[in-house]
Amino acid sequence: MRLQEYIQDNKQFMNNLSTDQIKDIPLFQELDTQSLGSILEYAQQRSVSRHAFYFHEGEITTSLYVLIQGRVKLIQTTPEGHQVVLRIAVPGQMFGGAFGALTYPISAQAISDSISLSWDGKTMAQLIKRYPSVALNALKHMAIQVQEVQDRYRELVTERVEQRVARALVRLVRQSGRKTEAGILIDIPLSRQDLAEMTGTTLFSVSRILSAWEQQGLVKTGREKVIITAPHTLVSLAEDLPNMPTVDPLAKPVCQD
Amino acid sequence: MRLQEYIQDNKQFMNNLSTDQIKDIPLFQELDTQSLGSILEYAQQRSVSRHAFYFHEGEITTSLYVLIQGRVKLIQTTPEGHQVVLRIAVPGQMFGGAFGALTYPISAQAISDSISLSWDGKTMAQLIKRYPSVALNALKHMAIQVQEVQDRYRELVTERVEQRVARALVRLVRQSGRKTEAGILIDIPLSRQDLAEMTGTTLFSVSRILSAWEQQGLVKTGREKVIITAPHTLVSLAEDLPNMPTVDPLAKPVCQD
DNA sequence: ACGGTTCTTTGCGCTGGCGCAAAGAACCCC
DNA sequence: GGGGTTCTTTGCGCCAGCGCAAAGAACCGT
Repeated sequence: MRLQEYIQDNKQFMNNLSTDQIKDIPLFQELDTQSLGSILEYAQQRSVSRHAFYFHEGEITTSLYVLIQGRVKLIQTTPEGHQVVLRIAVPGQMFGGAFGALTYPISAQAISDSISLSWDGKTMAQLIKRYPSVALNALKHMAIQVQEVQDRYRELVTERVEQRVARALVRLVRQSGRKTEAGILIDIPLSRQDLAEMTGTTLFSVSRILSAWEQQGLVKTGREKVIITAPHTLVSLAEDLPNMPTVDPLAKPVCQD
Repeated sequence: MRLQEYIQDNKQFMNNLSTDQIKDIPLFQELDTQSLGSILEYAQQRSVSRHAFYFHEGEITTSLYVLIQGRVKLIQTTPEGHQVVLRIAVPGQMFGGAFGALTYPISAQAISDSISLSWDGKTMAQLIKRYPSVALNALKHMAIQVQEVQDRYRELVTERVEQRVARALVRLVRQSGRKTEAGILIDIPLSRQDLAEMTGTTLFSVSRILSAWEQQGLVKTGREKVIITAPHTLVSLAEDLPNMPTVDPLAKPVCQD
């Protein structure tokens, strides 16, 4: 199979990449193996280790990245130093080079040691012209991005802090959850501060909420670690469902906590 | 000129459209007149009058729209009925048919009588394949969308209500401001409720803030009407500058259409 | 083991802005 | 012009969540 050959032929370059990792990238769906191989020839590989940055907000845009391994935190920082986490990219997702933007509107920081492929803007524009599927895939990705940010915007306006933290945890479980005997572990280093920046609140509020949940037996927490022991209940907190599904749903006052 | 001919030939169909309106649409930049004409042949025209909807959140996605005339409010509604305004589209912008999404993630309501062109998803996908410039333009547009909603997300987290209202007004001035002798009028019907939904607060808070500003002589307000009399000061409120600078660095384009 | 660093918890005080109610003002349509 | 509707203002009470401080806990390098 040609793709595999390509990757093997470029071992010194694509050393950590597997065929499957490449083939499953959403941006490259609907492409035949040959086209994919051709696109990969233009790719640069870049490894960024934990805490280091791919780029900073305001720097001149150079590249579009596709994350292959690890986790990358996409953040904005206010002049006063307040940080806001916009999303956490997982393997397969693209980030960076917002098409046409002169400077990066956000910063990208590796949460864990990471590997990405990248293409500079000009190259990517040509690839898009040559392979229209790439354009459609990119558009689909962007549409999902817009929708997700919009959803989080709405949550910020309409939901309480506790609910937003629950939602953030549920998302993280879906993205980076790993089953352990103690419960579902969120498999990235995750401080209270991080959770606060993801939910638009403060470290203190998150700490209080997690403490309360721990007392209720919903989670087990540690330093930069969260294990969800009652995912079901957490989801109903996130969705603001009537708390206990065991009792009769009759005459249940909605807003009470 | 061919485009003009086309529009004239299709008068019954493109009755309200001028050549310039079409040529300036960002989605169709970099296209030669012939291609543009060809794309327009596939377009449907749709008029939606004030308060009516193009589509509702959750409906099956059918079309991608490009607004030609009027203003369209893009909103989300929570199960409890709380509304959130995500953005207000102005002529030239696209909305709707998020590429690949099965259902509309938002609702689109005309603020004033409006006209749009539309293409169904399949047609648009084909056009994108045939005219790669369209893909790049669409990507650029989506990138801007992501960035703008991210910015507003950050504002929501880091800024006070007053500052956010100031920002919203500044944006509206840029988008829909019209010079009058009383000051810069925001040329769309704009209730306190609308402003609240645009800034993630309540009608009451907006009312109080506008009242205070009116006393300070920054604005003049009326029923669903805001006139900015001291744009300079409003900008410094929006940017949270210590005090109003003495120079006039604004010089922002006040568009009228 | 030790000292320093980073992360977390918890108590306490406080306030920005929400929620509601009720009245007032502008508008619309018979 | 009158009656209804919609939009706006304003007073008052109140509390979710912030801010800070200070102490505790986990981790790290040497």
